[in-house]
Amino acid sequence: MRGLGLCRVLIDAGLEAPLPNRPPLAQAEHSAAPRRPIFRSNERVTHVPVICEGWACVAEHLTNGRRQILSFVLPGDLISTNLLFEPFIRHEIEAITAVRYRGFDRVGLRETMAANPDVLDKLSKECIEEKEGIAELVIDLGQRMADERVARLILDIMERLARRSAVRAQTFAFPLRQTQIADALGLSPVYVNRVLNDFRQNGLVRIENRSLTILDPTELRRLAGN
Amino acid sequence: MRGLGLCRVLIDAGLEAPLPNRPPLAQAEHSAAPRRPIFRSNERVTHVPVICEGWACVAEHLTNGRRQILSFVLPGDLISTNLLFEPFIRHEIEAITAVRYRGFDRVGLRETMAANPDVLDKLSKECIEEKEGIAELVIDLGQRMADERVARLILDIMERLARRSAVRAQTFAFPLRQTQIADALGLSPVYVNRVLNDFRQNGLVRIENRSLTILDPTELRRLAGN
DNA sequence: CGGCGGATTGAGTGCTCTCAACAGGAGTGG
DNA sequence: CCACTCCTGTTGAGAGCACTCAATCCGCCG
Repeated sequence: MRGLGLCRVLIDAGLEAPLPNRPPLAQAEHSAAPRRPIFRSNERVTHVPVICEGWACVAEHLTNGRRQILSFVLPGDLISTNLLFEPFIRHEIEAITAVRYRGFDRVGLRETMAANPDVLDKLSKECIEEKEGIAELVIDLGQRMADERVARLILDIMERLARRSAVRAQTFAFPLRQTQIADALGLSPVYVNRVLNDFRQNGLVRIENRSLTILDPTELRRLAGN
Repeated sequence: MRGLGLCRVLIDAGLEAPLPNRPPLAQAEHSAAPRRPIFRSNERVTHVPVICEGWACVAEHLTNGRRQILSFVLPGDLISTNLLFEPFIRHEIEAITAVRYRGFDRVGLRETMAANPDVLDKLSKECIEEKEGIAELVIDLGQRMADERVARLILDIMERLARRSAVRAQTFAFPLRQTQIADALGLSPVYVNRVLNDFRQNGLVRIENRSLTILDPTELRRLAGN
């Protein structure tokens, strides 16, 4: 996952290898079990975690027992770009699959950003992209039907995985539970099931063994509104 | 509006007055008529606009004719903190009331940020708060009923205006059309009307003459889930 | 006075929800 | 190796929140 995101930025800046005069930027690798929280709301952290392997999500739990998943975090992603600029986690981070991650020292990163406008630029861009992702979700939840939301989620995941060269023959890893899809899209698990069922019966996708194949990309994209 | 947001940051940094060796940071004042777009999607801008007076909103128009309002911009707010880091507008900016605004030179701001870590800090925090606002909206749209959403919008606006000392005796300016509330909350205008009607009949709020009075803050906050 | 944007109200519909029951697979302990 | 549990997915039935369509009303403005 070194070709993506933070790692790529640091490599480009020639700052990845620890220099003699500074502590190493990257922490040792940590890991978390599936379905377990990695960080809790309001937890303080000194390092900026980057996913090496596995999927996670950012989620908020409400007092009424409901929860909203704000985003899915894929290998190579910063867990939250906020952490580049502030030392605490706003929303709970939860592992979806088994996750391996590595923390980068925030103070070191800040110095790097200050000394290297290019790095600041790329990282603030990353932060903005994260914001755009959430804004897209607002549009989905506010203005689109259930089947459109599901189609868009599938295509979004595919595109992100494709950038990682993790899509082959329209097939890619898809470890999400229907409940997680529901919590991300503001739907009930039961209805997500029905939508996916329709997709399968109409030959749009095949889901097997935690991986998803897109059988009819044209129709799926049409549903998603391009 | 100088006590808030970008202006406050610049004043604190002692950078507000134009220095002899640099062009003035702030542009002359511009204005826009109510209901008119101020900036269009993808428009390039060299300056970072800040609202001096009036309300605006950030909105996205869909191909199916629907639209989603992503946030309301109040006096003293940056129109979009993205513009501190990139030179184009992602979503349409639309005036709600008559708006006066002023642009700050982005290049100058960037130099200020580079030279002054404090300023970078405050502005990136502003960017994060904007992101959090959108995330809150995701939670509203994904997990809350119509009446809760409306209650939360009202309280959110009140709180933001209170920070500007623009609330007196639980009363504040409220120029939003019901259609705009609907587009912000993912509801239909008709249903927003019904919710507001319930609020009025239950003695929660009074709306008159483009201003809103909260009559029963306790109940409204209970509805909003604190 | 006519026109327009916005608010209001009624009627009927439907997308999505909740409740509930059941099936299958994976892991666990006896 | 089996019984048990837990989690997830599946399916049916019924209910309800919010929508669309439509008509009317009101204030404002040219």
